[in-house]
Amino acid sequence: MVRVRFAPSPTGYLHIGSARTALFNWLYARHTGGQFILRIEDTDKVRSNPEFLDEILGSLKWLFMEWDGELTFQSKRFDLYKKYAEALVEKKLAFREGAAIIFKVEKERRVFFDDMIHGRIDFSTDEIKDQVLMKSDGTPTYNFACVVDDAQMKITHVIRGDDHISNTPKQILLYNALGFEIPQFAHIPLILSKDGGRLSKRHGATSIFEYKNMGFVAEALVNYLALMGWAPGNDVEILPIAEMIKLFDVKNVNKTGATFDMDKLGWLNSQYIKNMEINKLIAETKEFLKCKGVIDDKFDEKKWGEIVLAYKERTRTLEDFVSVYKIFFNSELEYDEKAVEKYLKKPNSKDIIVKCRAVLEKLPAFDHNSIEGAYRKLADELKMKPAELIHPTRVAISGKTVGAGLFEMMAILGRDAVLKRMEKFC
RNA sequence: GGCCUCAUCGUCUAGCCCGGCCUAGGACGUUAGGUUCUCAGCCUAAAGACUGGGGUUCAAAUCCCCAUGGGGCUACCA
Repeated sequence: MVRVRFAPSPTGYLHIGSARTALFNWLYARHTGGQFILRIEDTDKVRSNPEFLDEILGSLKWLFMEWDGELTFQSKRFDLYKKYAEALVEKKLAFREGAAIIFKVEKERRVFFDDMIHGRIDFSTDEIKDQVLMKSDGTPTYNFACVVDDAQMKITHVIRGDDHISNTPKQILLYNALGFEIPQFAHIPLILSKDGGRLSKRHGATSIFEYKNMGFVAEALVNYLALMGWAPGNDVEILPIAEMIKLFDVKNVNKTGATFDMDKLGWLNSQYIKNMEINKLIAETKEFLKCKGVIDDKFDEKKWGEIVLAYKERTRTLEDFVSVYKIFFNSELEYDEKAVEKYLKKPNSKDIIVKCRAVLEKLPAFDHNSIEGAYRKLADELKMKPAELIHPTRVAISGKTVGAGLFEMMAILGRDAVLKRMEKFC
């Protein structure tokens, strides 16, 4: 059975690159019916922090990556590493230097492995220095702990970033010395920042939760991440997770590093928002508004549902719903000065608003069609284009020149609010 | 520097393994037009790439070599 692992260090939040590595592991496990194991590499006691661990686990869950079994903490396995290190000393394959245990690398030999993505890669041991196994402070080094754990945890496939390619021969030497079976390796390309380097804080958001905060939906982010270095073929780009699992195979992952493109993520996000089942979208936006402190428990969910429906096609992120919310629920509107200048400060502006308002006041039914009919009729009577009435009204009731269809907005807002807002310009 | 690795539109990629169907396809973004009450959306169109040089072959984006460029590693970090 396939057993893969994701091994984060709780020394920082889960960033885009690691999330993508986790995703490929997870997809491969689900695709093959195998297991996805989490190992926490917290050997660095100083830099490790439980808060980071919570954030990493929370990010994984948010992105649907449920793991199998219990978490393994390296910090709880120091005895194990020590035992194996001492066994190597015993076998004269390692030696002590002070309090540290160092692995002796035999020179003039070749080490190779068949990477699932890159094919055969080989190295000369002349390039590899003797490796510290146990540091003088009694903690194991990364390469050593990694080998012991992957072997002990019966990991069959090591899927990790290709920055680990050069670590692989060192690890293979250790697998051999320890008599462990060597797993399959798959080194996936790194995600690069716009200037070609490693993705880092400096290049904007890298933490998964930052994306959540910016209003991206989990489905879109997972979809986008999967597309970084992998393509299902047939020009398919938008694919639900079930489909991804079905089609994913590490063997089809690219060798080339991919640059993170916020524009495309944004577009994917808009697609997911547009096509999301309406009740789910309402729930997601509600959750988002709550997180942002825009709403509390008393909140007109029915009205919000209508608003979401009216705006979902023109929304790119959940964040866009914040300003939409304010238009409909804040008693004090924020006006775009330029818009007011353009549509409500003309010589005939007041006259237009007064006339429109009068019509609206007398309208028997205040719904989309009735309002539209009334506006078109009035425009006709005034020998004006409907647009000449529509634009000023939109600014008067929403403060902006952009937004959903005017009649939709008015119907949602309701007669009282519409009349009250228009009164300001009479 | 040494070692490893990668190389198709600005970006993500399809094609490459198993050469011909590639006058290189799709998507994002950009630009133009259409639709509408605005914006967005949607529809249509346009511009836009095989890093360079050598081979191999009747034929190369696809195979080989070299160069160039990018990235990674070169820690008692992970």
